[in-house]
Amino acid sequence: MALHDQTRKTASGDSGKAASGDTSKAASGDSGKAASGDSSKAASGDSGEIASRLLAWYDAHHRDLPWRIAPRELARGMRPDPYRVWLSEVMLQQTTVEAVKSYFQAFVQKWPDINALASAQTEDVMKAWAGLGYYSRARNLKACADLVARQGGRFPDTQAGLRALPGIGAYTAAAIAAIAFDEPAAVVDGNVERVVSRLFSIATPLSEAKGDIRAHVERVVPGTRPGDFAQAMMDLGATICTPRRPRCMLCPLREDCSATVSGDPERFPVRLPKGEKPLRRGAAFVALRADGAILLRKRADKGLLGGMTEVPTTGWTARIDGATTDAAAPFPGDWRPAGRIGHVFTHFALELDVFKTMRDGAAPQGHFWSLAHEISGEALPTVMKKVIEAAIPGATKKQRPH
DNA sequence: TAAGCGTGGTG
DNA sequence: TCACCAAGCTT
Repeated sequence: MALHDQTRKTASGDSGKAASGDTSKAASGDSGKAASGDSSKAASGDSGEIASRLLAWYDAHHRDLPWRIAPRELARGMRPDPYRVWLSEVMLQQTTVEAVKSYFQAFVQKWPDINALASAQTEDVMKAWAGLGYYSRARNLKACADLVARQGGRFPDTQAGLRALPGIGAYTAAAIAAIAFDEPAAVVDGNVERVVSRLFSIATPLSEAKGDIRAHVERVVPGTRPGDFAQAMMDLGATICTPRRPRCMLCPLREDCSATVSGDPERFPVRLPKGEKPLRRGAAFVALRADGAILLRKRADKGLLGGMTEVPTTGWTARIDGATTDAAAPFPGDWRPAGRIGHVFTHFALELDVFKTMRDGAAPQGHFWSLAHEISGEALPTVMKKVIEAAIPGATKKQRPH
């Protein structure tokens, strides 16, 4: 029953005929009351006008994305597949569209629907997620799939129902409800926060302004095409109302925008300065077997890089000295320096001195040998690929099995 | 409430 | 180069 976009139509040539009809209807219908009630001095037009202008712009300029149904397909009655909407939204949390595309394609090819994903091994999901970051998302994704599949294989079709699922917060619940189920939900992500804070020149720091921003969005969201409206806001934020150097001349809302009139839209949103990022240090140990296998182990399920695979390392606050290094090595041996790698996480920077040695025989307790042709498929986070590459260049690229 | 949680692109 | 920050969630 759930259809999805297999046609990949481009935006060019999209007349937007059916869509523009919906647009005007939405403008006059849904938000008339709020708009006439309090006329914000910042907005020149009423809230219906904002939705109308934005949807018309979206009809002409929307991005064509693998998980998206184009406006003209929606007008023909095609509906998004909630599974694909959910999967894409979780992947897109704090993650760029470009980074998500290939992962999304790989996931839907491996696991085309919720039941397929529920039947998968968590370990395989972690492997497929490796490199995308924020790995608790992958764990929650699998937990969510299990739950939904157990409850009949259909996602809840309301914001409240969706919000109760693991890995689905306020934003994602609203986005799925609007896009997949046509609920006029207020979808507020980083793009929307930026667009709205500029529209109304909100000068309070973003952390305090979130309620205000949400209220503005609730006033503007149209009763029809709420999914397109949400995606239009995000497309506008991603392509026009960008964090730096916004393209205000191309913006369909420039006449509504207080920050544009003031001449310095980049001033918004106002963010509090961030604290310093501490530097942590440690050592990592790459044990190489004669046949090219590498010694690995699995990290704890929770916390940093939870559930992912790593090479043995010291703790990441340890001083680099002989004692701590030797004590943390997976076995005593002739560990030779093999370079140093740097990596920046969200809240600290890391420098790891890499050591390397040759080793044969059984893997120590809690460790395992990964064959040369299997390494690229392991659930290795990027920082660990850097470590292995430093010791054995090319080892994490696809190796020919022989 | 604020901190913890990845990675890659960008100006 | 490097600081900023992206379709946030959890605890």
